[in-house]
Amino acid sequence: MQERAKITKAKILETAIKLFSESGFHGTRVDTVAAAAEVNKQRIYAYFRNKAGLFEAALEHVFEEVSLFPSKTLEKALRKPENLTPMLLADFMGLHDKYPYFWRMLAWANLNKDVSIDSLLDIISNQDKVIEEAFLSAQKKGCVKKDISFTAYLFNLMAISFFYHSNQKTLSKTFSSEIYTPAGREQLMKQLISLF
Amino acid sequence: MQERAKITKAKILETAIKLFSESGFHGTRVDTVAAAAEVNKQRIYAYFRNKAGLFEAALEHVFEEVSLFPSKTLEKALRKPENLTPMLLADFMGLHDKYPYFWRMLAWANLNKDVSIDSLLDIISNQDKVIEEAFLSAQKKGCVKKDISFTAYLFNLMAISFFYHSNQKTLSKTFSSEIYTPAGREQLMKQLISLF
Amino acid sequence: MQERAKITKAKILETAIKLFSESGFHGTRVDTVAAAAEVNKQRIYAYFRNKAGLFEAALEHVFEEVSLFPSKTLEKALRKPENLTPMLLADFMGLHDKYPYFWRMLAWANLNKDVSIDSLLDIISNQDKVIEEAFLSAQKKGCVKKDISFTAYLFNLMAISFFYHSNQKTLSKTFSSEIYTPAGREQLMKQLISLF
Amino acid sequence: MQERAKITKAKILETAIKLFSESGFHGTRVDTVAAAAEVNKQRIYAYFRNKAGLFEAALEHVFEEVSLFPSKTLEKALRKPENLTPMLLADFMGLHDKYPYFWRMLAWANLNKDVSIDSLLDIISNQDKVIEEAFLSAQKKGCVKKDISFTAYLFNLMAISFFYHSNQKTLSKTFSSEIYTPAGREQLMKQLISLF
DNA sequence: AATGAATGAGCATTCATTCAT
DNA sequence: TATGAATGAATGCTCATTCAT
Repeated sequence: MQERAKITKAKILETAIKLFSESGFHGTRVDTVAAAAEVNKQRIYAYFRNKAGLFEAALEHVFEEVSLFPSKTLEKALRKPENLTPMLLADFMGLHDKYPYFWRMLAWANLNKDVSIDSLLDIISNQDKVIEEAFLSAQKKGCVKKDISFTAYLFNLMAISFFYHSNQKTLSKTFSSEIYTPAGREQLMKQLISLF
Repeated sequence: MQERAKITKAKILETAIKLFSESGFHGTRVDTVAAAAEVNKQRIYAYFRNKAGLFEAALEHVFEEVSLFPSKTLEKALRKPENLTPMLLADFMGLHDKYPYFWRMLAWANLNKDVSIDSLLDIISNQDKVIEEAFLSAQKKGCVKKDISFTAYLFNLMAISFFYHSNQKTLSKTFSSEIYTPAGREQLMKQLISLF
Repeated sequence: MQERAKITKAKILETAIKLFSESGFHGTRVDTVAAAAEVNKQRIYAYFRNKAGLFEAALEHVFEEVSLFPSKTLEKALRKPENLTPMLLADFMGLHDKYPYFWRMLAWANLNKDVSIDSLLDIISNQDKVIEEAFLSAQKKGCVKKDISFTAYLFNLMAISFFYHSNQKTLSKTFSSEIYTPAGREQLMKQLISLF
Repeated sequence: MQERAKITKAKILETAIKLFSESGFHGTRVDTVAAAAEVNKQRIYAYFRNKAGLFEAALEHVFEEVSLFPSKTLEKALRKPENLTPMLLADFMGLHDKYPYFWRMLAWANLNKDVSIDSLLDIISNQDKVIEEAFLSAQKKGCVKKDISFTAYLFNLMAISFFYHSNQKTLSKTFSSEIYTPAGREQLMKQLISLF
């Protein structure tokens, strides 16, 4: 593939991620992607076969980017194990703050029955092992409750950050709008951290 | 409104909930709803104004039904406060099990920027007060950690059950498929309950 | 037909004339007529058979009303024959001013190939004879040019008033907007009258 | 725009003029235009945005064509000023005979409140100045009545030819069918010419 | 006589995708 | 590689008309 083609492809992908994450598969038009990427529509079909292919590529790309999310957190946590939970939670929350494409694409993918996620299999799992080590070390040192497994631990942290972001619209109206103020959010997090 | 009309409207609404929750707003066709409900398409527009109106009505209906979700849990919890957390979590999890329309509609509504949720404002909030009483009582009796607020408590329980269900597709592949076996699920819940 | 029915029918007809003259046959909806007349749609079909029947009835009614347009003009003209032309032209212009339904329905009917106007045959023609008498009398007295027939005379007066009203939108933009000011209009009419 | 596209666009426009002038805006279907032009429906939207845009383009095109209507009349009239009126009237009448789209589109545009005619502003007006010169010259030479302005003069000629054509359907039935025979028409015109 | 409910064909418009250059 | 032109199957929505009470 030529250099020019790579640039075109990258532009398409970037735009697709933005638009798909905003409006989902059915809410996004191929024409819109082409126009927003300032690319001829036909290029999309040349590089990604069809709309579904483009979505899949966008999904994969987002997962890959998240995998690379720099968690220096862990290094620090190994030195200060008592800070593992707050650091990890802050990390997850921050990921969703800075990279909202992720949870949105995740949510769309989970909802859409036509979307296959087979290609995502290996992307995430690797990273978890590093976190697990840190967790076990911290637990051994008494910085995390003893009777909880790593799975449950991570599950809850992920649940908190995902739920917080993905349900903002309804939660802020039906549950409590306070938790979406900076102060309210901090307090909520503190209390949740104290559980572990 | 005549009896016949009521039946027609109800048929439409029921079908709309099913289809919208499955495929979302943009993934669902008005024709499909009409056909599945065995109703003339025009009736949808007569009763719900347009597709958006139908979606909103479906969303509202789902929220109302969930509001009515029978939680005898609470009565029992008042007598056995040490069981509040497991009972409540089981309740939430069970709600999502039995009534998957709810979290799906919730998720679609949160993702779709065009969907207005103003009509949901009052529906949910009432019920929370009853739960709060039970929570405070249990906390006083030492059955729940002291340094956690009701908001954080409820938030976490809701996050757990929502995340568990809404991310099944991706979680089971990238995280841990065990937690979706009956045994794995029970163990996960036990450990999470132990946090509070 | 009962009294109530007559009222209903009259309400429908009145509304139909208003709406058809505004928007034409294809631009007017049966539902709109029913709603504006505050009448059940089915009544329209009961009294006028269908949309085409309603239009025809509206057309006829308008023609009948115009036929009845009070032209005391003529009586006066018989006494002051030198005023026949200004009076007649003022009459025609005034008719269109006060009763715009007429020229609009006339225009729609002329444009629409589906509209039959057979029923209008006898409505208008009678009145012309009275005017003709006045014309001949005035011509004999030298108040109107000798070398013009009644047909041409009347044709021109009708053409002037119809064209003035029916092409206001385009004329005022492409030809001269002055002629639609009160002063401009008066001057135009004076000059045209002087032709005869 | 490619050659192919130009042809397609021209085919659409031509067909649109024919159909819109026949049946008006609301009486013409986009599908019908596409079918009659033997063109894919989508092309209409690609080139004219929507139905209203197509109508506007058709209107504009008709006005432009009429603007170009060859009036060698004027050259002749400058040499034989006594013939200005008959030549001009014959010109106008002939225009409507040969190009009936014009008065029909004009009539539809005037009736339909939704149709914008802003784009017509400059098209027509230029030509009038040439006619005005000829008129003034003829008037100076005593070939046209002295006490009539150019505006009134032109207005009346236009009114005659427009009214004659646009109300044929009703006039021939309610007024006088004779004037639509060749002989009757000629006589009518002669008499009207004699007015000026 | 009057009305709310229902219908099916139709309507303007858009979509994902392919063709031709 | 890149692009404008073209397509046919939808897609949300409306219409004139009829049914049932």
